[in-house]
Amino acid sequence: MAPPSHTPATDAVPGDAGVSVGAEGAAPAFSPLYQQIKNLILRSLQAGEWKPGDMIPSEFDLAARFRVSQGTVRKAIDELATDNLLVRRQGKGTFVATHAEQHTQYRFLRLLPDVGTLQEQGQAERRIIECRRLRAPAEVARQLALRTGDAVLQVRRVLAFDGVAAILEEIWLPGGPFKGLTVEMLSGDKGPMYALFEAQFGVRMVRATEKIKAVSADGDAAPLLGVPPGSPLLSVERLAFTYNDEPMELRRGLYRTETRHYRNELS
Amino acid sequence: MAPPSHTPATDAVPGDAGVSVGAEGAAPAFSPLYQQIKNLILRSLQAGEWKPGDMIPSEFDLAARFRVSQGTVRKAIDELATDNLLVRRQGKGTFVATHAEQHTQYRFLRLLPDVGTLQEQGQAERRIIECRRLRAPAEVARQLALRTGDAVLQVRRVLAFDGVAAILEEIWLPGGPFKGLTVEMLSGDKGPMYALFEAQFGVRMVRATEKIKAVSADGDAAPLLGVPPGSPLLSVERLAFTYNDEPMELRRGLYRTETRHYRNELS
DNA sequence: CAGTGGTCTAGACCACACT
DNA sequence: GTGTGGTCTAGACCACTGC
Repeated sequence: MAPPSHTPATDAVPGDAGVSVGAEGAAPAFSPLYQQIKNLILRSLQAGEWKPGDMIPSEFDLAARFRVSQGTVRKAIDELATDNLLVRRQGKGTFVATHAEQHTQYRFLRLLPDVGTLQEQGQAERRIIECRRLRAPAEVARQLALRTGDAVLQVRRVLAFDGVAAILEEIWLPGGPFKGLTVEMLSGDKGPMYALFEAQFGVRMVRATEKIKAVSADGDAAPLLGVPPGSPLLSVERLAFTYNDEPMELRRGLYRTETRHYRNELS
Repeated sequence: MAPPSHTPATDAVPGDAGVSVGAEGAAPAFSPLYQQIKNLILRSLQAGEWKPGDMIPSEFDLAARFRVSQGTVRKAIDELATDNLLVRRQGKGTFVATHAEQHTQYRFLRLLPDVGTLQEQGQAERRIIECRRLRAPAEVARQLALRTGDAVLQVRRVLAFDGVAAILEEIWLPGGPFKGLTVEMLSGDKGPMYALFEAQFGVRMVRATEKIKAVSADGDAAPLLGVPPGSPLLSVERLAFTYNDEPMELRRGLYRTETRHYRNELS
């Protein structure tokens, strides 16, 4: 077959138009073929060629389309699967990951009960406290890669388990991608918030970073969480990203941890 | 070459003695060849055939030894490398991971300064408060998979950055594997504690789980950390495991988070 | 049965490090 | 140059799913 110094064919241009292997003058910028394929697939995902839940073409089809071997496509898909962007199902196909059927109810929530086997402590009850459109404060704008004063949405809500408030959250979303989000959509919805984002706004959260601190409940939070002012709370500031590391959500949570804990796996 | 329904040769027995593919009567228990190879390599690591920092045999050598193809060995090593048990270095070889040269000073510590680029806030100063041998309390025994009353070591210490106390830790170690650990070894040592464990006791920590809560500083912790009683602190309970998911260390830490935060990456 | 992902092989060549 | 890991290929066969 073709020698390794090779250019994957894009769909439109079967000849050779894609990124090349070690071509540019200055930087050698060698990038393995499977990486280039991974990027091509990623671009199709971003462009919406395959929507969440869809089956993507088989490895052989993609190999033919990109004019590489099946093994190379396989390695590209392998990485996308470990990044949780694709899901392989033996005998069926490879699918675009989705929050909808991904019944790990809360994608990024790491709060678990100290005792009791499952998160099956009943569904969390959600109470929206506030949902408004405003201009981004400087710090929020910085983290969401906006300019200070750009339109943002702010949602505040309380999550309760078994009738006991456990989490107070303040969520900031960029106004552009989430134009049209209303309090009705949030309160009427029964699934995870990220499933709503995906279905209604085409925004899929891919990864997130969190900064965790211990703080004291202030006069605002204490009554909402039903704890005395000064009680220790876990402050969790989460920045969630969509494809291409674009920040898309800033979430500031206060967690009660008397009977729950934040679980983390290190390796 | 040989057909896929195949048995990897162990070193000692070139014929066929290892785990077989789908042999046992009841459970089909199909396990891919590369998984079996992975387990064989893992066994060699546990047995100490290759010590931390050593180079292991080349992929071709291992392929010959196990009578499989180089690609199969490669896939086994790939997984061990992503588990941080092995480290590949192109052009040089594959090495057993070690804490010694692994200059990420603190293997599992996720506490970072809020401002300031690096963890280069100067070396942490360590002050041992206590180091004693005692009988395991029930809860400690349970987590370390010992029996209540078994011998354990308890170490309490304070970590300070730039002269300011930041972390109060209580460390529990099983008495057996850590027989001979003295306060002199801990205080005289300048490297990470896990490097000491590895060098002196042959105990390598492979992964860990953490349970995080927000708590109030009590009368014991407050003066040691230099904060008023009742101040919010991050409580981090870490259980660290060696090969084979054997628990080997229980660490209960209290972190000050006024100017630092616990960082986590979610995906 | 056909179609999909999953495993395994054998051999080629590239990139990197040491000597 | 030699030896190592890294990439890529082509083809075989296995395991699972659903028609």
